Amino acid sequence: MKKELAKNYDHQQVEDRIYENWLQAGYFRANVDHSRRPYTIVMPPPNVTGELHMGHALDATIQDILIRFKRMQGYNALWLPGIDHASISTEVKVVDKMRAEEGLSKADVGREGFLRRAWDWKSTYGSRILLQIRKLGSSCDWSRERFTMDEGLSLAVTEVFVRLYEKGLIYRGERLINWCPECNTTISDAEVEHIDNETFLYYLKYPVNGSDEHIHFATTRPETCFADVAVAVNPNDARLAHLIGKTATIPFIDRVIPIIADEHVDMEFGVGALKITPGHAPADFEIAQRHNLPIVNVMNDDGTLNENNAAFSGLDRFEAKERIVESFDKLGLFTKKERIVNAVGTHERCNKLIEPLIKLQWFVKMDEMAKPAIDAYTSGDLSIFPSRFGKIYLHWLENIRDWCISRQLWWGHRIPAYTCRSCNRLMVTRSAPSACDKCGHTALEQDEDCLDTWFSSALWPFSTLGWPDETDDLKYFYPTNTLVTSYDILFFWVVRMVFSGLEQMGELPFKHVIFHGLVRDAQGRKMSKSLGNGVDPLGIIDKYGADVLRMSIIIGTSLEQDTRFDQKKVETNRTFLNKVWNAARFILMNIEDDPRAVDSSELTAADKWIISRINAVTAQVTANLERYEFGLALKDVHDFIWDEFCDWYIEMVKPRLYSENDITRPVAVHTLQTVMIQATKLLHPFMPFITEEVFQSLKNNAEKPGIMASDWPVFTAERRFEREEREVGLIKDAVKQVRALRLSKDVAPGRKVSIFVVSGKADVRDVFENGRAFFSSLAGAASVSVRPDTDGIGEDAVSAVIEGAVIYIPLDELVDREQEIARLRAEQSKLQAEVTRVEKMLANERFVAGARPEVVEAERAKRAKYSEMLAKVEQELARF
RNA sequence: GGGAGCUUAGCUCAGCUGGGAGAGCACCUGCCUUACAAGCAGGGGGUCACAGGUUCGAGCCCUGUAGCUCCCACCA
Repeated sequence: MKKELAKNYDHQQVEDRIYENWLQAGYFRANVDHSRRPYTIVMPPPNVTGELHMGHALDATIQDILIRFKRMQGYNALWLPGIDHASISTEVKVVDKMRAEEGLSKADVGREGFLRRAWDWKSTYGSRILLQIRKLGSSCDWSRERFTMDEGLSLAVTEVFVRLYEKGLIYRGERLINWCPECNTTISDAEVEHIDNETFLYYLKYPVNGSDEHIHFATTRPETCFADVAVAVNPNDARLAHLIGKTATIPFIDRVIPIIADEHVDMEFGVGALKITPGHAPADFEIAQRHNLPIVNVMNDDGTLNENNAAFSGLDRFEAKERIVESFDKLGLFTKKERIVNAVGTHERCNKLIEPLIKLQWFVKMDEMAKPAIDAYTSGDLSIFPSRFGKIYLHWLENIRDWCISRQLWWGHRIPAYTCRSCNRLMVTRSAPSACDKCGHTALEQDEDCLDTWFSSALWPFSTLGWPDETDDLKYFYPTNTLVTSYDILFFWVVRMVFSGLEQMGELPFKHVIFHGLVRDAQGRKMSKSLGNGVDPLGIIDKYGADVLRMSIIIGTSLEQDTRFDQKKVETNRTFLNKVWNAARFILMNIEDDPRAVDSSELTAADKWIISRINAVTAQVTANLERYEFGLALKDVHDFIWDEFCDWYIEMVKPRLYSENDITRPVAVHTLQTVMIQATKLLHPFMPFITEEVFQSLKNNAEKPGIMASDWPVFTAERRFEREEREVGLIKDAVKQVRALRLSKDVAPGRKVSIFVVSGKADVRDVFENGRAFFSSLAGAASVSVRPDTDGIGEDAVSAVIEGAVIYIPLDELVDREQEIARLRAEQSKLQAEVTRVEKMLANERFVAGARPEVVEAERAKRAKYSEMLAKVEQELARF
């Protein structure tokens, strides 16, 4: 029974069915098997609150390409999926929902009530995005799905916290932290986004004690004046040197503060004096430490001024700014204000201004842990693609500061620290202690705070494999091979996984890091909710299929650049699916019910040519995948299938297929089938669904039951046929020349012409004799005469020169002498230019001596070829 | 303030270790040729941002300039 395919490929009735089959067959599962080498990728866990967007689609597609490629190469490939609890994002969403639906706040429901609602949220939305990722065709091992707040992973978090605390790498201390008054929590430096802010620079002054003078200074933050503990000037500043050592008084609160000297002060800026506000500015904090100055806090957590602000207490920070300046002005202590643009810190999540505040928080000490992470990269153990991100990685680590990990949130891993109510002893333990280990008191209080989400994500490559238990999975699959992610979480995640893996496992979490760019809209803008320019991957999948989506974000792109996503590209790319589909359909139509066995000795030149080509393309695709050049690899397969296989090979074999008696028909069908299957395998990592469907219809019994179980094709020297590549290349040249001639002469496409191939070379004549059938068909010839001379070819023939031969087409009335001469002249000058160029190069001794031998040889071959062709063209010219 | 990337056809972008400028889209011409009109055949179109340099030879390497984009940053 002959199989048949529908005329058009319909992804709708293919993709879900195939995915289900794969799941059933267990192709995605990876289990410890010491007879095979593992290849592991852990999926960057999407947020539990997330919806699939183009960034995820690109991320997952690249990972799936790698996993499928490696799986076919015989690796025991594990792609481990999971979800991140996304502490702050989720908490905010749950809070919003609670307020909207129940009219309740966190305070109303309390910690437990809140967490119950958050877990409900998680169970509702938790796996939604992973279900969406399945629609892409992602071949993850779903039996291993993990969540960062799973019991096991939480255990890992506590274990790491305790270990680091015991080693002194986690500490609690009062430091200046970034406070988000909007989200009511501290955030890490990495979460602060600096943006340019247009504001005013205010010129204020404090009276200097024991003199009539004032000390002027410029500030953008008058609202923190009552937190000032000094005014600093540059020690080299002659204008102000006489004030150093004196004191000034802050009005309204009458605090006496010293005027100090510090190199940090920029003499050029403002009036060359800087108010020192260690409680509210990082730079000032450091200066204050250098000079042993006290710290004053004037702000509440909600951004209002606290009781240290005399009459201004209780005002919001923005209102206070204006009011304080007005009051200074009334005292004659305000001179002017001018417009200025300066960088301010905002919270990257809510975009609100962050407030530097002094708070008692938990920190990870970074200097010691950064070193091994730096070494891992500089020693070459860790490779980063594209390489320029390596420099960014290094720079960040070399300038890293301690990581503030405590958050004033409830959704997350609670800090395993307990304080004795009686003696205030602080204990950090794996499980809640029943009594104080110092005074024995049993009234203990656990720290209220949660850990930064990234603290648990940092452990992802090993916590998901069972750590802290020494599981077989962990021993076998760790370290993972490749991490694929977007460059915008280099600092948040990648760096932290590296130092965490090195610290806890003593081994890098992965060997290669691949950063891909952002997916932008057709105009190159970042896709964002506020712009409303996001493209929904699910919509694209629904309309065009996952294969087309995958293709559209991979082809013609490289890791180096952000990529633009244009719907028009999708429309174009779907035609490729149709091409693949129809090629398969064509082959199926020609497969005999009961084909006879064919022998490789039956292969014609055309067959050997296409076999040689797929062989070469196999090597190319493999090499490009291995260097993470996904766009090039896909282009390789795409071009092979469309240009070489469909446009040339299929057309070449048609005469053999259509003639029942052609003894080379079976070998043509066999070649069509095997080459197409091989191309399908090469295409599979990129476009898994259609390739499986095509494979299923084309495969014979020698093939594995599914393409996913198939072996990745390999290049072999035996299937390289250089001579046939040359020969078929020659015929292709002739065909192109004839087609161009026909069109330029307005020969009706249906009209068959007589073609003469004239060559004095017996081997060239042999090539055309052997390829006569397909040459004739491709060129639209009524007859092809291959001969050593021009005898019998009339004056009325147009001609074209190819390497080693001249093609003549007698066209009677269509031949225009003038036109022919013009055409040949153009050809002549083109060839002449080439010959001149090559001869000049070869005449240059330094080129012949200096260039690589194969390059020189290639130029010599060109000289011979073009000279010969030039002579022929001139000979043709002489005819007219 | 420091650093990175980009600038190639009208548009979007490839171009591997330096060796005769490419693709897709768009445009023009001709074709409903029995796998595919979501197709086939043919064609036009580029001082590879600019200026120097290295080299027998530069889109590719070096230096500088300009424009655009991004990252980092304790300029108050």
